[in-house]
Amino acid sequence: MKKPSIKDVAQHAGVSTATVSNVFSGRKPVNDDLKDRVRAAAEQLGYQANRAASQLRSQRNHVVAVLVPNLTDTFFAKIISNLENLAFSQGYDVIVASSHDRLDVEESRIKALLRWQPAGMIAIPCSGELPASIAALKETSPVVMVDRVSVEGCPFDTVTIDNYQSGVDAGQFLADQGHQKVLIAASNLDHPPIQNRAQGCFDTVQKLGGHCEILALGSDLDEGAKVVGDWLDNNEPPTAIFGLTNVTTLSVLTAMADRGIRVCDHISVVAHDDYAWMSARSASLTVMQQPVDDIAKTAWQRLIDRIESDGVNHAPQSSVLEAHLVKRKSVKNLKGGM
Amino acid sequence: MKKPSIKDVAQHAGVSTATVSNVFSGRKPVNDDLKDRVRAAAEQLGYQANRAASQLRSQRNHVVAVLVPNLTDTFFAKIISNLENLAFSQGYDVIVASSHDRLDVEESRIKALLRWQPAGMIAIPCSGELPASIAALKETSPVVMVDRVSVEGCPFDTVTIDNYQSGVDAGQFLADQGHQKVLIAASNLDHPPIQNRAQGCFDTVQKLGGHCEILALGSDLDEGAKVVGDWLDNNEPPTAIFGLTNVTTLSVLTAMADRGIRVCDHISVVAHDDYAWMSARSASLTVMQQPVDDIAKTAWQRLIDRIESDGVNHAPQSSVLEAHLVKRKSVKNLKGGM
DNA sequence: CTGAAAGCGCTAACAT
DNA sequence: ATGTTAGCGCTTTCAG
Repeated sequence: MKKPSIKDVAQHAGVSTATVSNVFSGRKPVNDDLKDRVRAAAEQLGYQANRAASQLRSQRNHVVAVLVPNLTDTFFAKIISNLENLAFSQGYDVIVASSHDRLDVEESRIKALLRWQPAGMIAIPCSGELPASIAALKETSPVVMVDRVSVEGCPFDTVTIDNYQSGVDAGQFLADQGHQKVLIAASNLDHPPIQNRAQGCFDTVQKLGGHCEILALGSDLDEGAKVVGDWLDNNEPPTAIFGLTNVTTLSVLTAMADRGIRVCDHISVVAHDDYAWMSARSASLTVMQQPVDDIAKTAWQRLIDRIESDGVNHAPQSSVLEAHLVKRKSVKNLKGGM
Repeated sequence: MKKPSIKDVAQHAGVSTATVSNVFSGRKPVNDDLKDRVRAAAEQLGYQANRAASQLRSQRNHVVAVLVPNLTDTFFAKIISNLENLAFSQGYDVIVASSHDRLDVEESRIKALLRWQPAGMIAIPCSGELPASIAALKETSPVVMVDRVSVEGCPFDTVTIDNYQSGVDAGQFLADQGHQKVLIAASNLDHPPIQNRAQGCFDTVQKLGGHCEILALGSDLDEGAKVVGDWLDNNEPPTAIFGLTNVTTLSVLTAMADRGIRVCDHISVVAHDDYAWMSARSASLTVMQQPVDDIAKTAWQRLIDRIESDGVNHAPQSSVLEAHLVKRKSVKNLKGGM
């Protein structure tokens, strides 16, 4: 059974196709009785407007492409989830692709996204480098780059958090609690946010007279756990560990659990980003919490502004939001009390 | 700057548009020299075929719609991630929508998905009920229903796990370890998988002479934690708790942590579904692990079979996969040894 | 193997 | 306010 077209609906309702179109698009006024007839006919036939045809004709496409490194990381999932809501409430559709953290996949996913002729794109690249297919959009199509971006020199709008400051805050807090030996568990120092978080914490702890070491764990949980574990087996234990991502934190906790090292009691832990599981522990984790909802909202707003200001092409803006410290129970106070 | 069309490429290469089309679609052979000319022209102009136009004309759409209750639940995210890979490797695109676990949103998201004229749909509904807009697809479009489905009477292919059996296995294991008083932390008993898991465990524990109680926590983590907490405050503690979902397990662990109740030591815990965080604890969680990759693979295969066997409409098939027990360290052996 | 021309379902411009 | 008609960019006949 073929799908009903606008013609079928028009015929059924005894009106022209243009009228049907106007009823659904709302671009021109239609009398109420006709509207009702059209709606009834559409309902009865199970009519769904064909996007392809409407897009082709109108040269407008209320679709925004979203690229993320990974769907299974709740941080990105939350951003997408927010974007989806925002988009939907404003009559846009969102199409999503994930690069699975691989540069080659990234390129091909971007190309696939672009074939939909989206009105714009929100991209979290998998490395700090601007993917070539996105760079090519400069004069063509609005783009907002989010999270894993080097803000300086990016030809597009950017939305990031102040990752250096976030590292500073974590380092400051640890130092305040008397921690002088801090291990930073980084994933991949090629990612600008990671690099900056690490640097911020490192600089701060050093400046305050402590000692800081940065360990790169990669992006695999088990391998990361092994790296941390080996390090722990071969070094003086730190008093605190700063986990820079969800996965690195999991690696750290795994390595600690394997060795019977207790969080807070033996080694304090600060995590970056706040996941539900971090609170559901006897020593709930102190974290640097990113304003996920704001990141999504800001990115969306930037993009929509560009799309709707159609043509007027002012200089790229960078929005920098702040992470903030949420104190829980995974950091021991080494000074005086406790 | 307008995007180049197939005409521009044709002109540039000195061939007809049909030839350009054939070069890219590969549906008809083209001489090598022409092919090269066309490719070069396309490259130079930055030509990207317009899907809308091609879909409209060919009436073929290599797009599959995917509906999930929630993007931020890693279980669903993993399924999507798998589907995306499978789709991509077979020349399909996937478009995703989330119902945010709300029936009204679900309906409107389904309608939005259908406007893409997808070749088929994979849906995880938010309740056990078949959404009306999906039911209407019966004669029109292939559909595979996954996870939260009552298999009996579903007019479409289904892919589920044997949730009752999963409950039985968990109950059996707990009973084997000497647990006679088990609390089942369910989310929402309207979801068929939850109902079945709970029932399987309940029946088994009872049959083996133990006592079992089912507590519905809803889908909110904090509210769930409150419900469990209240229950714990007002009842004889169970020897074990079976958490039926990621969120219920988090609620349980939160309530326990708040009360200084230690996993395994004081109360044993079995979780359903396996998330990375479940292992990164001093008492890593024993879980009923779902074969996520297989679920996705099976659903995809069913759908593609339907899409490509175009028309031949055999009876709905239901694929039932098995969850399996992964023993870790959250269950205490109450019998003899330990 | 290649080109010319028709037409997919819709909307924009124009006519009524 | 509604109808008529052309054409968006592509693929598909159908000729050559």
